[in-house]
Amino acid sequence: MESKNFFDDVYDVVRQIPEGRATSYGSIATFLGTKLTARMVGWAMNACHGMPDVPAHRVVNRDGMLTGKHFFGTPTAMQELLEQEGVKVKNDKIVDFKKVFWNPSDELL
DNA sequence: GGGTTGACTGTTC
DNA sequence: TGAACAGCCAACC
Repeated sequence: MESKNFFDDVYDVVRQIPEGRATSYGSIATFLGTKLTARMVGWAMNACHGMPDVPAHRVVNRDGMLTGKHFFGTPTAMQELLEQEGVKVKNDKIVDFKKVFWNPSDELL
């Protein structure tokens, strides 16, 4: 892992998220070792624009709610992307988030 | 180098 | 049950 900084590390983890799956900021932060930096993960995602390899739409908050959908340019882009991958979204929230939840510590560990 | 911000999380009122 | 407050770390100005 050439994790130069936190951003690069976050991108690397998000990039490992399989299609049709989603994870939470806290999980990524915890995997990185600093579970208290969940907000930083969101910040990293804010800078992920221009990185097609970073599926930010697969990263949601602990409730599975698309908190960052507003940052996708269109408030429905995030939901559409998830639905295209087979993830059902209802009221800006991922349906059966527990099923589609992808734990980095469980796959990358 | 110091202060502010942030797509969060957990606890408390 | 629902909403509000505090905490933490790292990047940006």
